Amino acid sequence: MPSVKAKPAKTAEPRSRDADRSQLAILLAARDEFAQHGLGGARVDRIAERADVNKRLIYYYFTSKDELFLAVLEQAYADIREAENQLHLRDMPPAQAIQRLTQFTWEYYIAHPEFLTLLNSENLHQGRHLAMSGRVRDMNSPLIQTLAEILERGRSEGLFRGGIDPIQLYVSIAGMAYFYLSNNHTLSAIFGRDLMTPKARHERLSHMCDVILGYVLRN
Amino acid sequence: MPSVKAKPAKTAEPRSRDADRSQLAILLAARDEFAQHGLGGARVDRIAERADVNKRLIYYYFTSKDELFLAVLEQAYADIREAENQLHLRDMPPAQAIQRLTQFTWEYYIAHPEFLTLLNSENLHQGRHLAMSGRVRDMNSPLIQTLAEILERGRSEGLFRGGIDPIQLYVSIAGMAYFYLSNNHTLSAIFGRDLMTPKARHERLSHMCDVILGYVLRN
Amino acid sequence: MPSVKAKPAKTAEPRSRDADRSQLAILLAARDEFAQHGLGGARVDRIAERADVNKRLIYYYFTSKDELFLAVLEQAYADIREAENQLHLRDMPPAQAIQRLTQFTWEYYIAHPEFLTLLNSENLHQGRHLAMSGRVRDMNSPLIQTLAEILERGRSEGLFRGGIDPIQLYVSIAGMAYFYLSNNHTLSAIFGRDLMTPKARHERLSHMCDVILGYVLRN
Amino acid sequence: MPSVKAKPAKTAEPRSRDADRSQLAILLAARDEFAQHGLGGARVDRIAERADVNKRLIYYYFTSKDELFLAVLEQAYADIREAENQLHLRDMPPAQAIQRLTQFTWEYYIAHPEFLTLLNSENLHQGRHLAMSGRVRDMNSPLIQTLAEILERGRSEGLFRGGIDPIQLYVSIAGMAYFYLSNNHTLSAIFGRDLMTPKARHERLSHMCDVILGYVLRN
DNA sequence: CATGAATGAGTGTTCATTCAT
DNA sequence: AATGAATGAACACTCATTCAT
Repeated sequence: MPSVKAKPAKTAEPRSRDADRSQLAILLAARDEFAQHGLGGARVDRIAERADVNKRLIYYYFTSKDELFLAVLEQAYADIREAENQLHLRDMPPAQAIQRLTQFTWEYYIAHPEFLTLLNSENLHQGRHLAMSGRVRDMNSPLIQTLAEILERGRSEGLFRGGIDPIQLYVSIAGMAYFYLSNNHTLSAIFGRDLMTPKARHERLSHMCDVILGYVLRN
Repeated sequence: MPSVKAKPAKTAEPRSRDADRSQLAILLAARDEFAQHGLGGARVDRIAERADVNKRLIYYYFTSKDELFLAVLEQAYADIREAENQLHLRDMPPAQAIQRLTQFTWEYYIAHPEFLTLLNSENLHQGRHLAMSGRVRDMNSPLIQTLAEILERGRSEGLFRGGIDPIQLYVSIAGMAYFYLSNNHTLSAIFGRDLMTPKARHERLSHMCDVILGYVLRN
Repeated sequence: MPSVKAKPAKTAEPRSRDADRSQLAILLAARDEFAQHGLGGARVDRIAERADVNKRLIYYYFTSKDELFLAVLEQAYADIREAENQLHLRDMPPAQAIQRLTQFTWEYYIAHPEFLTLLNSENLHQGRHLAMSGRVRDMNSPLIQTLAEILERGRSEGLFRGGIDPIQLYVSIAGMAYFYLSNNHTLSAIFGRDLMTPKARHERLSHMCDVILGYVLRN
Repeated sequence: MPSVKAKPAKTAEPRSRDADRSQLAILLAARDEFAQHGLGGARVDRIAERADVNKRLIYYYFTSKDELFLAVLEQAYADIREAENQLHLRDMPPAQAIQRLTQFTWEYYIAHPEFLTLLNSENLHQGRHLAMSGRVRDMNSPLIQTLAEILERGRSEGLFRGGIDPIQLYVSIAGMAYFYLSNNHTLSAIFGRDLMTPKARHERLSHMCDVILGYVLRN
């Protein structure tokens, strides 16, 4: 069975002469650093340390901190899209599909907290990195198309109410999850209650499903 | 021998009005700067410029950048609480109160975009400023109490479903507004559609009310 | 007897709380550093060291390396103009005035080798600093005007030939001195002869006077 | 089976013509880069780009930036010497030879502005590259010898004044041209007059000839 | 109450150069 | 003969903060 990698599988590779590996290490380290400190608070030095590469190499491959941030952002979008594609919502009954999407969104955000802070950073900077991205169009989530189809199916089956904008619905699902998780610290402080206990998390998901289905379902 | 200082030597004043004026100017300037650039990206120099005061004065009154940030944060919470108190939701029929709250949240966030970014910054820093605040407890929104009463009233009148957690509901309302507005730039880029036109804003509020009332109302 | 300085003559001044002194120290240190290494080769760190001030202070007063260079350049021009003004060429007989100017130019360049390298740097950068200077116009050497008058006087007295452009003449005098001194190293290497011995210097000045007077004088 | 390589497989060639080509490309690119930015401001990366070769190749052939600069410098001297040799001043009447030399110097500097900046750079660095050159001696311009002969011929014919040092004369001719051209930017700024118009250039050459011949010729 | 002067520790970025093939 | 990957030392410039009055 042949290796998938294009690179010849040399025995005993020199530890650090691997362009792909270096690039990936930088990307992952940068993702974590940007997620933890935001774009402004992230330190290129720290990224180099995390990735265990020479700082200069970051510039060799990514030109600047901003371009590195963009690369991280694009990767983050590529990742969530990939995960969405694995859901196969089209193969489910409409109500189940909506519930599955809600659950997925919730769980993906929990598993990938960096996604939330990366988006926050990009929005703080008014989306100027994404605006310069050649790959933004590819990010146009096909999920919206899928969601539209599910809503239409639900409606024609008499289950769902009509006139639901899939984008509005998607933003609502995401928003309910996002706000709770992204603002967890301030909310916990103000309400004086830990929002991240397993129980609290379970209740949140449950609530979200109730709200979304309560809205979508006829009656 | 009279004082050389230009400032009028008022006889009995609670220790200079200039002090208050400078302090307020700094606070407002800081709010804008932090909102625009985040905590990490904000520059003390720029705040001094915006407030038209000597940079040293900022330290004189607020000790450090972090304490200034906290002061801004506390002010932001005080402001929204003040606004919430003006709503008099208790005086309305339950369904109307819920709708009014939804609308208020939406409109307040639009009128005070700085509130969103300030919260984002604080959460990026894991709520550590709020944690040091002596006034957090005061921020425990009485709105939750009010909301609980409204929900109970609606339930006892047979209008609302039972078992609704007011905190969950509040977070959902806020989240649907917050996410749309705070992530406006990335969402607009990805969906290729301007989410901030008057029409789009109107539709969003309408959708939010539908979702929330669809959930709250029995049937 | 009152102090000329505007600043009150405090006894026991704190060693380093003197804005003027710091600024001047920076300017002098920068002049030497730029002269020695050129604009590109000059190091801000080294300037700070030479001036014995904190590096940050350089930016505090001069904003950037380029603006500092401009300040140095402007000072250099101000200095030579000041020296030219002391010559009182107008009070001399024409031939003597020309000779005096030649000698002055020669000696000023020798005493101020930094002037030559500063000009070389500025010209390497195509005069872009001077182009941004608000004070360029003030640098329009009144010497040219004086020279024109001297030439006219000499001509009307029947001593000088007519039709001499004072700018051309000035550039020739300066050029003969400048090239010899500025390119001293390459010339010495190529001709295999030290051009900077007292004797060689004396001969050069003598030659220059011969050439210039040989040209200017009728016959 | 023929070689795939585009390069013709010459049988007996002194080890590849590509090598020479790359070396020359580097040399020319370096000359332009050094001329434009000076030694300190020149970038090895940019030279590689200009020459369209891998940066590493520059080190392969020239060892270091400084040695490359020296190579460029030596080439520049070789070039001007070659051009001087084409003048055949010896075959002309003395006065014409002097005039021809003046004109040649002027025109060569205009056609080769890089020569001026290269020399400036080398002198800024106190001639330390040339000092290390094994070929400096070859640069000892035979022109000086020629010039001496011309001056002697002119003197013995009763045309020229005696006692003229050919080196002094050469430096004066070169200096009058060099200063005008090399310092063109600062001079233009200060005199507020474009020194590089065709008319201005013509006048300069004319003036130079007047000065030099006015000096050299008896009377 | 207010401020101009000053600073140590960093900040993203650059540069000539070397490594390994 | 040629090259993509990698690096240490710098570099211009910045920042929150303190000094001294």
